[in-house]
Amino acid sequence: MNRHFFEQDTVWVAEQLIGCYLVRQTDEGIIRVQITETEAYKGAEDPASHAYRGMTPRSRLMFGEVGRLYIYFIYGKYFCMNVVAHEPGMVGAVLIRGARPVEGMDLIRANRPNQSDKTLLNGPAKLTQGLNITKDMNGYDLLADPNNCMTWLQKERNLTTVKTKRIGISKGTDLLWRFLAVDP
DNA sequence: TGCTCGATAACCT
DNA sequence: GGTTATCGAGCAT
Repeated sequence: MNRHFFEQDTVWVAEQLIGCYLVRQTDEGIIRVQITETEAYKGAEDPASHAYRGMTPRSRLMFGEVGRLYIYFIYGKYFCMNVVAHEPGMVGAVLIRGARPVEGMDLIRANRPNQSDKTLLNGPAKLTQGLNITKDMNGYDLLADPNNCMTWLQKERNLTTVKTKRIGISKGTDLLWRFLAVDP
Protein backbone atom coordinates (compact mmCIF):
# COMPACT_ATOMS: atom_id res chain seq x y z
CA MET A 1 0.00 0.00 0.00
CA ASN A 2 1.68 3.21 -1.10
CA ARG A 3 0.72 6.75 -1.97
CA HIS A 4 0.46 5.98 -5.66
CA PHE A 5 -2.29 3.43 -5.01
CA PHE A 6 -4.59 6.22 -3.78
CA GLU A 7 -3.59 8.58 -6.58
CA GLN A 8 -5.85 6.86 -9.08
CA ASP A 9 -9.47 7.03 -10.07
CA THR A 10 -11.68 7.12 -6.96
CA VAL A 11 -14.03 4.43 -8.22
CA TRP A 12 -11.12 2.15 -9.06
CA VAL A 13 -9.62 2.61 -5.60
CA ALA A 14 -13.00 1.88 -4.00
CA GLU A 15 -13.15 -1.43 -5.81
CA GLN A 16 -9.54 -2.32 -5.07
CA LEU A 17 -9.94 -1.65 -1.35
CA ILE A 18 -12.36 -4.57 -0.99
CA GLY A 19 -10.40 -7.33 0.73
CA CYS A 20 -7.69 -5.04 2.08
CA TYR A 21 -7.07 -4.85 5.80
CA LEU A 22 -7.14 -2.05 8.32
CA VAL A 23 -4.93 -2.46 11.35
CA ARG A 24 -5.95 -0.33 14.29
CA GLN A 25 -3.58 0.09 17.21
CA THR A 26 -5.09 1.20 20.50
CA ASP A 27 -3.89 1.24 24.09
CA GLU A 28 -5.92 -1.90 24.66
CA GLY A 29 -4.44 -3.82 21.74
CA ILE A 30 -4.66 -4.49 18.03
CA ILE A 31 -7.79 -4.67 15.92
CA ARG A 32 -7.53 -6.07 12.43
CA VAL A 33 -10.44 -6.03 9.98
CA GLN A 34 -10.96 -6.87 6.32
CA ILE A 35 -12.84 -4.31 4.25
CA THR A 36 -16.00 -5.74 2.67
CA GLU A 37 -17.93 -2.68 1.52
CA THR A 38 -16.98 0.71 0.04
CA GLU A 39 -18.45 3.60 -1.91
CA ALA A 40 -16.78 6.19 -4.13
CA TYR A 41 -17.58 9.89 -3.90
CA LYS A 42 -16.11 12.38 -6.35
CA GLY A 43 -16.23 16.13 -6.87
CA ALA A 44 -18.20 18.54 -9.04
CA GLU A 45 -19.54 15.73 -11.23
CA ASP A 46 -21.05 13.83 -8.27
CA PRO A 47 -24.19 15.44 -6.78
CA ALA A 48 -24.10 13.10 -3.77
CA SER A 49 -20.61 14.17 -2.77
CA HIS A 50 -19.74 16.60 0.01
CA ALA A 51 -17.36 18.16 -2.51
CA TYR A 52 -20.10 18.70 -5.12
CA ARG A 53 -20.45 22.43 -4.49
CA GLY A 54 -16.76 23.09 -4.24
CA MET A 55 -14.42 23.27 -1.32
CA THR A 56 -15.89 23.93 2.13
CA PRO A 57 -14.23 23.72 5.54
CA ARG A 58 -15.66 20.24 5.96
CA SER A 59 -14.88 18.84 2.52
CA ARG A 60 -11.50 20.44 2.00
CA LEU A 61 -9.65 17.18 2.70
CA MET A 62 -11.28 15.59 -0.35
CA PHE A 63 -9.36 18.08 -2.47
CA GLY A 64 -6.06 17.41 -0.80
CA GLU A 65 -3.38 14.79 -0.39
CA VAL A 66 -4.46 11.25 -1.16
CA GLY A 67 -4.22 8.55 1.51
CA ARG A 68 -5.47 10.76 4.31
CA LEU A 69 -8.64 10.10 6.30
CA TYR A 70 -11.72 12.25 5.84
CA ILE A 71 -14.00 11.73 8.81
CA TYR A 72 -17.28 13.54 9.18
CA PHE A 73 -20.01 13.71 11.77
CA ILE A 74 -23.54 12.79 10.73
CA TYR A 75 -27.08 12.62 12.12
CA GLY A 76 -26.01 14.13 15.38
CA LYS A 77 -24.41 10.97 16.69
CA TYR A 78 -22.24 9.14 14.20
CA PHE A 79 -18.95 9.32 12.38
CA CYS A 80 -18.16 8.03 8.90
CA MET A 81 -14.68 7.31 7.62
CA ASN A 82 -13.38 8.01 4.13
CA VAL A 83 -9.97 7.73 2.51
CA VAL A 84 -8.99 10.52 0.16
CA ALA A 85 -8.32 9.02 -3.28
CA HIS A 86 -8.29 10.67 -6.67
CA GLU A 87 -6.18 11.23 -9.74
CA PRO A 88 -3.81 14.22 -9.70
CA GLY A 89 -5.80 17.43 -9.87
CA MET A 90 -9.08 15.64 -9.20
CA VAL A 91 -11.31 15.41 -6.11
CA GLY A 92 -12.68 12.37 -4.29
CA ALA A 93 -12.76 9.96 -1.38
CA VAL A 94 -13.79 6.38 -0.66
CA LEU A 95 -16.33 5.77 2.11
CA ILE A 96 -15.51 2.63 4.06
CA ARG A 97 -18.93 1.17 4.73
CA GLY A 98 -18.26 -2.23 6.20
CA ALA A 99 -15.68 -4.77 7.31
CA ARG A 100 -15.19 -8.21 8.75
CA PRO A 101 -13.37 -8.71 12.06
CA VAL A 102 -10.10 -10.61 11.74
CA GLU A 103 -8.30 -9.94 15.01
CA GLY A 104 -9.21 -8.22 18.27
CA MET A 105 -12.80 -9.42 18.44
CA ASP A 106 -12.93 -8.73 22.17
CA LEU A 107 -11.88 -5.11 21.63
CA ILE A 108 -14.46 -4.61 18.91
CA ARG A 109 -17.13 -6.10 21.14
CA ALA A 110 -16.09 -3.78 23.94
CA ASN A 111 -16.62 -0.83 21.59
CA ARG A 112 -19.94 -2.20 20.38
CA PRO A 113 -21.59 -4.09 23.25
CA ASN A 114 -24.60 -6.34 22.78
CA GLN A 115 -24.13 -6.78 19.04
CA SER A 116 -24.36 -9.94 17.01
CA ASP A 117 -21.48 -10.92 14.75
CA LYS A 118 -23.51 -9.81 11.75
CA THR A 119 -24.17 -6.29 12.93
CA LEU A 120 -20.77 -5.65 14.46
CA LEU A 121 -19.20 -3.71 11.56
CA ASN A 122 -21.73 -3.81 8.72
CA GLY A 123 -22.31 -0.06 8.37
CA PRO A 124 -20.13 3.04 8.13
CA ALA A 125 -20.96 4.32 11.60
CA LYS A 126 -20.78 0.83 13.10
CA LEU A 127 -17.30 0.48 11.67
CA THR A 128 -15.99 3.69 13.19
CA GLN A 129 -17.59 2.77 16.50
CA GLY A 130 -16.10 -0.70 16.47
CA LEU A 131 -12.61 0.61 15.69
CA ASN A 132 -13.03 3.60 18.01
CA ILE A 133 -12.44 6.14 15.26
CA THR A 134 -13.71 9.66 15.87
CA LYS A 135 -13.34 13.19 14.55
CA ASP A 136 -9.92 13.59 16.10
CA MET A 137 -8.49 11.30 13.43
CA ASN A 138 -9.78 13.55 10.65
CA GLY A 139 -6.92 14.24 8.25
CA TYR A 140 -4.82 11.39 9.65
CA ASP A 141 -2.33 9.99 7.17
CA LEU A 142 -2.48 6.20 7.19
CA LEU A 143 0.59 6.01 4.98
CA ALA A 144 2.78 7.94 7.41
CA ASP A 145 1.08 6.81 10.65
CA PRO A 146 3.34 8.82 12.99
CA ASN A 147 1.48 7.76 16.14
CA ASN A 148 1.02 4.18 15.08
CA CYS A 149 -2.77 4.55 15.35
CA MET A 150 -3.87 2.79 12.22
CA THR A 151 -2.44 1.56 8.94
CA TRP A 152 -3.22 -0.43 5.83
CA LEU A 153 -2.37 -3.99 5.01
CA GLN A 154 -2.48 -5.23 1.45
CA LYS A 155 -4.94 -7.98 0.59
CA GLU A 156 -3.43 -11.36 -0.21
CA ARG A 157 -5.95 -12.10 -2.93
CA ASN A 158 -8.87 -10.46 -4.72
CA LEU A 159 -12.30 -11.22 -3.29
CA THR A 160 -15.33 -11.78 -5.47
CA THR A 161 -16.95 -8.37 -5.64
CA VAL A 162 -20.26 -6.99 -6.82
CA LYS A 163 -21.00 -3.47 -7.97
CA THR A 164 -24.27 -1.72 -7.03
CA LYS A 165 -25.88 1.66 -6.66
CA ARG A 166 -24.83 3.70 -3.67
CA ILE A 167 -27.27 3.71 -0.78
CA GLY A 168 -28.50 6.20 1.80
CA ILE A 169 -28.31 9.12 -0.62
CA SER A 170 -30.92 11.04 -2.62
CA LYS A 171 -28.85 12.27 -5.56
CA GLY A 172 -26.49 10.53 -7.94
CA THR A 173 -28.29 7.24 -7.33
CA ASP A 174 -27.77 6.03 -10.88
CA LEU A 175 -24.02 5.56 -10.46
CA LEU A 176 -22.73 2.08 -9.68
CA TRP A 177 -20.07 3.26 -7.27
CA ARG A 178 -20.71 0.88 -4.37
CA PHE A 179 -18.67 -2.28 -4.03
CA LEU A 180 -19.12 -5.20 -1.71
CA ALA A 181 -17.50 -8.55 -1.16
CA VAL A 182 -19.68 -11.53 -1.89
CA ASP A 183 -20.08 -13.61 1.25
CA PRO A 184 -18.14 -16.87 0.94
C1' DT B 1 -29.28 34.55 12.52
C1' DG B 2 -32.37 30.93 11.35
C1' DC B 3 -33.75 26.71 9.10
C1' DT B 4 -33.46 22.38 6.75
C1' DC B 5 -31.90 17.95 6.19
C1' DG B 6 -28.51 14.38 5.95
C1' DA B 7 -23.14 9.12 2.58
C1' DT B 8 -27.41 6.50 9.91
C1' DA B 9 -28.39 3.11 13.43
C1' DA B 10 -31.07 1.68 17.27
C1' DC B 11 -35.10 0.68 19.05
C1' DC B 12 -39.55 -0.11 18.89
C1' DT B 13 -44.09 -2.87 17.18
C1' DG C 1 -41.29 -2.34 8.60
C1' DG C 2 -41.60 2.28 10.76
C1' DT C 3 -39.99 5.85 13.83
C1' DT C 4 -36.80 8.60 16.27
C1' DA C 5 -32.61 10.57 18.41
C1' DT C 6 -29.60 14.44 17.62
C1' DC C 7 -26.48 18.43 15.78
C1' DG C 8 -23.60 20.73 12.55
C1' DA C 9 -22.77 22.15 7.72
C1' DG C 10 -24.49 24.68 4.24
C1' DC C 11 -27.43 27.83 2.39
C1' DA C 12 -31.10 31.26 2.66
C1' DT C 13 -32.51 35.27 4.78
